[in-house]
Amino acid sequence: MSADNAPEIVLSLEIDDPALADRLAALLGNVAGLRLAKPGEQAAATVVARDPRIMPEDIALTQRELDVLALMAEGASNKMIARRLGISVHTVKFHVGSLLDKLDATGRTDAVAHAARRGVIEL
Amino acid sequence: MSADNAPEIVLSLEIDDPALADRLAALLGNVAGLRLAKPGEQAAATVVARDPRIMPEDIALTQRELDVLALMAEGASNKMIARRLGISVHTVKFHVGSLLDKLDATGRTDAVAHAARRGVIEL
DNA sequence: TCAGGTCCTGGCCACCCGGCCAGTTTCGCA
DNA sequence: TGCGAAACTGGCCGGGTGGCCAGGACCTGA
Repeated sequence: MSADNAPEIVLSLEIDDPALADRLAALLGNVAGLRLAKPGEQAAATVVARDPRIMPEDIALTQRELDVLALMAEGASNKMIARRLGISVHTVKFHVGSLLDKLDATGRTDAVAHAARRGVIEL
Repeated sequence: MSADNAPEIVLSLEIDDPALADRLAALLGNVAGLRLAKPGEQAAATVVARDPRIMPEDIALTQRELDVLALMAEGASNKMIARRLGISVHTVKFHVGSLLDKLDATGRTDAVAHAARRGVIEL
């Protein structure tokens, strides 16, 4: 432990782009109070690449579709979603259908995976 | 843009812990060649918290279960999984059942979400 | 040798899912 | 004053899903 009350923050890097990784490592390596993690070491935080191509533009989902999507991601069935949102199963299926369409998915599992991939929802 | 040939790297922070976020922001804000993203701004990389509680110990999944899980995450139906793995639909359902059990999930969508959450699979 | 785990397969069945058709209301925008 | 988008509801139906039963083959370690 260091003498002062602020211990080092350990940062790990997860950057695919070698050039960016090098520059970040060089910059961050010289910051006092901050240290880059050794391989395998547990880090307090991680720097990950923000890949711009993931979100060309966010998919236009309505509020209701987002509600349904969130519950789908929790494994809720159409019936459970209907109960929670206070709407009929038919309406849920309507929204699910729109989601499958907009997310280009073949089923609800695929829809949740796609949405998570492009950051529409957080797992 | 700056005079030299190395443009600033824009970093965004996604840290729940306010103390850690503050310290990181203070440290990173003073690094030459690096800048923190303004709200809504597109960043080249993101600093995220490394949450240790995510993997207490990995769930013991057999190789076959991992095969099935990976295909499930792609939205494949039992029939498609069966064709791809060269086994019967019954066997797929058997493995899916084991996965639901081990992952404590109520359905295949929930199973994929759980698996992704604890890092068993990558979306 | 024998128990236990993994992997595989089959049948049966209630239920769920997704796609199709149809319709209504409400709201904001042109 | 339309007109479209969003939200909501209904019926119908083929196919998918998950839970239950049963069995056999293979390998490993006790």
